[in-house]
Amino acid sequence: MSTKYDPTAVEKGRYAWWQDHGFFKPSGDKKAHPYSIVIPPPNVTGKLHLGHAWDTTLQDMIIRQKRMQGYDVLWLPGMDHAGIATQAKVEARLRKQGISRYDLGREKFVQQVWDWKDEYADIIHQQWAKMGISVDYDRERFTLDEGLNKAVRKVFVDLYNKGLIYRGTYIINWDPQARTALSDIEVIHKDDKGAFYHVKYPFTDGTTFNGKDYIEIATTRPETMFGDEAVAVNPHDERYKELVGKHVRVPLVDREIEIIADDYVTPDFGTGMVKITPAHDPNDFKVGKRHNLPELNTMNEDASMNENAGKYEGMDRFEARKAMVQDLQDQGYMLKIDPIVHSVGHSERTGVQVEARLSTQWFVKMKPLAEAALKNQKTADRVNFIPGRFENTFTQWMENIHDWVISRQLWWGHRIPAWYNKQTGEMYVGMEAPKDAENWEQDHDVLDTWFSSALWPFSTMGWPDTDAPDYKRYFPTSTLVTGYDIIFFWVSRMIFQSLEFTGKAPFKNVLLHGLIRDEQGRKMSKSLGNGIDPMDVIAKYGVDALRWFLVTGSTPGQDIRFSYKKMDAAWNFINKIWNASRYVIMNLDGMEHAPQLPDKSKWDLADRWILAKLNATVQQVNAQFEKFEFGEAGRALYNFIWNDFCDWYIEMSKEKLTNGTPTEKEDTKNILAYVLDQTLKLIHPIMPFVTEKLWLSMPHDGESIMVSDYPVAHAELADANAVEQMGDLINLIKAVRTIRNDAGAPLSKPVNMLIKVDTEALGNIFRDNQDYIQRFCHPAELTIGTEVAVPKLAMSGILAGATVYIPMAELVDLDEEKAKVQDEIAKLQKEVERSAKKLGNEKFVQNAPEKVVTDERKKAAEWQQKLNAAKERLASLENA
RNA sequence: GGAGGAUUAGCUCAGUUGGGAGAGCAUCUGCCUUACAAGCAGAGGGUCACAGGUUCGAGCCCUGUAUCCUCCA
Repeated sequence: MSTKYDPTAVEKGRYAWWQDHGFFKPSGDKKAHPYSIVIPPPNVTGKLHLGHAWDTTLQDMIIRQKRMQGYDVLWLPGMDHAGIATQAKVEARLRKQGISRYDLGREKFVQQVWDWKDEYADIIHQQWAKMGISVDYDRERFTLDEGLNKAVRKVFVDLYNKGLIYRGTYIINWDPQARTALSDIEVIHKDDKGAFYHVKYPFTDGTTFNGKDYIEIATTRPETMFGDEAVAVNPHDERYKELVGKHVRVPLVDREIEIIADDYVTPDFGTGMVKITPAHDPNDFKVGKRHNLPELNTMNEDASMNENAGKYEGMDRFEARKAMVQDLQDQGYMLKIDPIVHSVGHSERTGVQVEARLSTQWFVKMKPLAEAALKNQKTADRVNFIPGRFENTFTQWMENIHDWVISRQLWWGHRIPAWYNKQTGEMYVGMEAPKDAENWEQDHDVLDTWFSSALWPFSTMGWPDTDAPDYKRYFPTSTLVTGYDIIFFWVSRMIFQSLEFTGKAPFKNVLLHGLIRDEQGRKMSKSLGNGIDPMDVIAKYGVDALRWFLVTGSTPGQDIRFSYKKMDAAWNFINKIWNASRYVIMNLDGMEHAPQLPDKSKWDLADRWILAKLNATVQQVNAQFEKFEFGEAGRALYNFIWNDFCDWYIEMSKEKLTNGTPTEKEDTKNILAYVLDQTLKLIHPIMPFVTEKLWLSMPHDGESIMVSDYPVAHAELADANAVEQMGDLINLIKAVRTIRNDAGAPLSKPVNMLIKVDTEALGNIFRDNQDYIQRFCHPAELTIGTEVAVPKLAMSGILAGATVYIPMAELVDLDEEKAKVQDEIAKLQKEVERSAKKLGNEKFVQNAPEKVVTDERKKAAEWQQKLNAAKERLASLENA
């Protein structure tokens, strides 16, 4: 074995080996409980990033542990066609060649997208393999699969028939680059610099107001003036009451419009008068409906001005704004321009400014579905959000839900199952085209990607065939793991669709994690160029180190900062495990079978202690995994492996392996191997590769650690006495080390050691463990007793129930030693007082739990005893 | 405007039913001790953002304030 952990060598070939052995497949054991997870399908738009690595690592950990615990585990992989995102990528690639999708036509373009999908699915598969995720590839799904398409059509048709899907003409968010509708949550609001343009709208009937023959309208979007159909004021606004019903002329447009009264207007915002442009603003649209205003669209699909915009026709919206502002100024209509910063919607995908556009689209009527989802949270079938606070996010969104625009004017996606009669225009919605297909034309639009993703937990299991074996066995799924950023997009929608169509919540738990940020805490993004490719990290540190970092780097729901320093620390830990294992394995010559614990009667203090510590760790790790507190589980493992096993037990084992009897040697080897075996199994879900390699390198039963039994706690291993006594021994050794360090006396320098104990019981513990004291402290002479002749010139360490002296006449600076003891007395004095005060408080003794009080009494006694010893020590120094 | 998160050692972060403040990295000192020098041993370092409150007892619970971040409108 190499002296350093080499991830490349460790990982080589292992994934394929696991796969070939079929370990990723469900056991199918009917006696076992099923445990299932569906992967959040990554988009086929590109490679996986660190966020995916995090997401899949969490799932893999859960899955690997459950598999080892004997559950019949299914982890179902798959990918998402990601309609608008993938189409945008392919269009961008074509654009470089000077080709537009319209040049190719729908069929050829879609073929290009499929090619793209194949290319990136390959890359994603390779990345999954690198990450070591134990998914069942035989069940892999794609959101555009035939089976999933059937589910999509079924859901669409059923919702339509129930009146929960409708088609209508409304204002929607429009992406003028992708030329498609967007749902509300696909619009990102960002603060942008803009301006309030104050424009004169002259009266046409000779009215004057405040001595002026015009009113002042402030707008941020002068280019929409061609669609102005009214000016509105608040009906309760006393200032403008007399103006209602008057007419003004829209400058540059020469259309006469009426001043109307509507509650929508906020009197104290701006001038308290707003222009109403029903076809270009959602609020204005509603006002327009109330007042029967025309809806005049003045833009094309690409946000250039259309034929209703007069001489500005053909100009881009922003060009038109510029030109119109200039003309308004030239013609004296512009009163002033106030620069402002305001919130402007941008397309989540293309980044361009979104237009409010009047168009005919398909919608899901959300209210009833949302209500059912909210209601379900009050039943036993509720979804358990982890951390719980995210349920509020879900609830609030569901309570304020708007109807969901599901049609997209794209070519890549599930085509809407609606047909229009070429002659009559009649509409038909159904699973299949009408029989006389030649007379019908299918809707050109496709569905929002999330419409199909929302069905993922059951559509992948064979639904709508409710007799499908996987659906019956593994649905509802156990846990969903995803980022908190897609609670709206995905989690919520899965919940309401699943409730509507299967009658059950799609998963019992949803574990939400945060985002990965860079070292400075910034989001990783292409534009900043601060993204980190997980494959680079894996190449350098190994995937186990990356997984360790991801697991222990943050708490549930919190973001995490990536840094190479943290990766160094992760690597170091694995290197520690590697070397500890190397030590154990090197000493196991001749051992052929999986380690067996020797008879309890043969355990010495160190053995009892390490087994008790191991047992506590097993208990802790199991409990924390159950609560999805993987960071805490990791810390428990880290402390046990490094601070207990490596720092103490391995070092102590050297004593018996060199100086012990043959039986002692054999027993020690078995305990070392047992502890290592259990530890590797415990940590396997987090670091699958290195644990597999090490486990196979030691005596073992079974083919692979990943299908071995996960450790369970054994009550008979707990041993409070051993923990306490070993604590005494450790404190003694540490005190001596401190003295030796302070005195500049390395282990190679022989010194005498005297231990004055308060009780013979403690003295016997030290006597029983003299070999260890010898090994760790190297005393030339060791004296232990309740009465020891305290040397005059010595350094001392005060322990609970004992004081250790090291006589070093030539090294002791009497004044320094006195000062040290005085410091200690001061410290102890404070503790004694604190404790006494607490115990002197009747209310504390009455109200605090009994254990807290007895513990405090114990501590008080210990502090007092230490204080006495320190005072005694000082007195003897004064007399020296 | 509404909701949520963060604020703990120089830095990055833990701290799970309230019961004497922790880790990693960094710093200082000493060690190549035969698993590991990317290691070992030892040490220093914090008014737990601030102000109130509840409690015998608050990093933790309640109220308010400040700063930063995210989401929604």
